[in-house]
Amino acid sequence: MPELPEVETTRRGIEPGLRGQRIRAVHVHDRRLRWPVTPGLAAALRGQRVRAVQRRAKYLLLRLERGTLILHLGMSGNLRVLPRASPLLKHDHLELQLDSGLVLRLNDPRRFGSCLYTTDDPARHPLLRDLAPEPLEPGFDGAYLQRITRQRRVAIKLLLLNGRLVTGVGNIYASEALFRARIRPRRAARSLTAGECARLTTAIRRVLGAAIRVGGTTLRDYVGADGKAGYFRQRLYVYERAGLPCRRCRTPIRQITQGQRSTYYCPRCQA
DNA sequence: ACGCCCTCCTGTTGGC
DNA sequence: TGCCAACAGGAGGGCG
Repeated sequence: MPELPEVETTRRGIEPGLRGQRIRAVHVHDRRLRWPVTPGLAAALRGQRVRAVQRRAKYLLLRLERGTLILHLGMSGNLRVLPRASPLLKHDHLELQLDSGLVLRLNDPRRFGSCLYTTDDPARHPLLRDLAPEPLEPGFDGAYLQRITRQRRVAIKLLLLNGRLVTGVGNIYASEALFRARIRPRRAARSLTAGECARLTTAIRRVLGAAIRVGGTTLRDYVGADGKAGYFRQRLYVYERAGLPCRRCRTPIRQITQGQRSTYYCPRCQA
């Protein structure tokens, strides 16, 4: 579900309720996430204050006094800050109870999400250590994309989903960025010109930024920390628009499969 | 190293 | 209405 804009929206939504708060208790209702939640988690977190809520790629980092809680929402996860008395929903797998009387709840039907605790530098954690640069930070530009694509025969759309090369972009924004950059998703990565690399990095930055500004994209079940849907969906040019007229040229949008996942593009706008 | 395929899991949708 | 297959915002891991 959540790509960078949805994770960032979640971060902004939970931060006010978390920062500075002390964790009074941790309740784990179901340990079976992507990696089993360790039995010692509750004891490790109890009593610690939340110093900051950060994001790295699609991971959320709760910086505590003595360590970091690393959260990932997988395909179907969301985090909400609620009054403690709010009824527990199906698939609410864990919650942090705060001194304020509010709780942070993780709901994740598919359980592809994760919740890990480390007392080391989280940037050196095995799951974070090899991630590509942040796409909204200065290092992510045409020169970077050109450098990582030179020897790669993989389709550019699939390369955008490889978190060691590009982070934050998932299945929706990969198609959307390629449309905005006017590049066919099946093009071999190494065939992109310098100009196309520049266009594509710009398109990625713009589409992610625009999505963040409106709270992300809600297709089915994504909600931000306040329970509200994101409304970038109405600004999508191609994703889930197979057969519908291109919003730019009216040519029907095509849907293809790459790496067992759907890709959408306009056969006329994207050369 | 790279590229491809499979997997984890539940819920929804569409065809028959 | 029921049944069943296909598919869904991710990404680690294993294979050749």
